[in-house]
Amino acid sequence: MDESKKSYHHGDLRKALIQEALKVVEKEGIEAVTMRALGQATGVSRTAAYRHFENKIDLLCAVAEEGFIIIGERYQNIMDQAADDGLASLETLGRGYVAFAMDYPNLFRLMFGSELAGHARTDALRAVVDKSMASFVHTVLQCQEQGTIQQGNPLALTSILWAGMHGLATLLVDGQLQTDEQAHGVPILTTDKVGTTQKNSQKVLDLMVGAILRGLAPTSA
Amino acid sequence: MDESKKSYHHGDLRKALIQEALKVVEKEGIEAVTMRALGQATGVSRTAAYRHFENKIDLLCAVAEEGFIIIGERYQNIMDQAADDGLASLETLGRGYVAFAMDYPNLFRLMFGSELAGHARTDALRAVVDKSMASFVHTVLQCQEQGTIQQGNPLALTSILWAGMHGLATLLVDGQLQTDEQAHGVPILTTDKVGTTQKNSQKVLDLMVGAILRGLAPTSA
DNA sequence: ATGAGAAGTTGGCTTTGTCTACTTTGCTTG
DNA sequence: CAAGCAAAGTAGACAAAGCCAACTTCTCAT
Repeated sequence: MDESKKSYHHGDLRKALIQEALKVVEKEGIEAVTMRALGQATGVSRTAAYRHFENKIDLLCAVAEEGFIIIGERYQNIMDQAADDGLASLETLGRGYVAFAMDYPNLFRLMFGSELAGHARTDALRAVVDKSMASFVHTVLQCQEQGTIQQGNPLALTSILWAGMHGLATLLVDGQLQTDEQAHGVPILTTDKVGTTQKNSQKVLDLMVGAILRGLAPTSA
Repeated sequence: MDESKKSYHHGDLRKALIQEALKVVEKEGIEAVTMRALGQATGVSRTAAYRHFENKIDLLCAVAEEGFIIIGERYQNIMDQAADDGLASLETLGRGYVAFAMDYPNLFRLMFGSELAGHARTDALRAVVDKSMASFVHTVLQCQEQGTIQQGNPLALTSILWAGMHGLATLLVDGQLQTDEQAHGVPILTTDKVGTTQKNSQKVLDLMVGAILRGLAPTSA
């Protein structure tokens, strides 16, 4: 089982292809992923990938899957700590969602963008998606028990929370939330650049988390 | 200026191409748009489009622009009515955003998806985006004056509102909010299919609008 | 009327996904 | 241990699609 065996058969081409694709997605964008280049980068021929994936979509599904696994691990870590305060966990989960998007913008795009939407997803992909969502649902339930979130269908409430975070993440990743200096003289939000920028997006994130959690709080009256 | 002049020169190819592309986007998806087919459908040759658009991205930008014009018109209609109650307007705007996404799912994807993200947007596109956003900002300001929304940077608050609606719209359009019968026995939300489905997504929309507006309400204490 | 430039055409190049038929290799089974 | 079979990999080819270049046809302003 030598690592450097350059024989006819690659050790684990499937995994190698996914890793390479993952790298390309983040560094050069989803569009830059080509079956041929993937083959070349992993030292095999252009069509070798077809022995492991039905087609390109199938391969991209596997890459997206990897993304959900990463998210899932992050969520697991969050759940492992501070298991007593549900609301705090929920806030951390929400922030973690946006943080993931900022850490892996292109991967995030792949996971939720229109490249895969419409196409039939792999069962494996569906599974990891459900698994990562489970943390949210579980924590919402916990909050309901602790009376920090209103009663009602926990899945619906989770959807609200998810949608809010997802919207913010999406707009941030796509650079659609920008400085509106030209419009009102008030810099508000921007993904690109640095410094104050970072602070601004952080501020909007704070606002968002606060608003959503306040919006889902028990109706006091 | 006869309509049926099949001469060498097309009347207004640029507009015809955009309209055709718009049709294809909605009926067959963004991927189905090809320069060649567009030419054929409008009765010109494969490369005629390049006399009016630098490249495919440029053309798609023009299509997206059309989408923002439609949204802008809808917003204008909303603003024209019920101009006195800011909060009601805001709610209607939010619902209108999601409604638009459901009415033109593929166009919505084009407008906000990753096809155009990253690529330089046309100035014209940027302009209509800003214009459509202005309705939101204006209404948020109105609400702040009427004391129905908390004080603070109106652009930031608008971002929150927008992000919430955008997240919901995105997830709905991509069919990512589904019945989770398998997970918890409680059907929650689904885009596909009919009937109860529609009701469910309506219910989540209600929840979302309520939660966001409550979350942005003035801090009573 | 005329010539410049806009609008449109054909041919061709390149990239990329993917099919088909072939080869190589490792593992299993008699 | 030989035989062979299936898995893994390869080369060739084809079609779709973006887009460049060189050419043609019109329209319109001077």
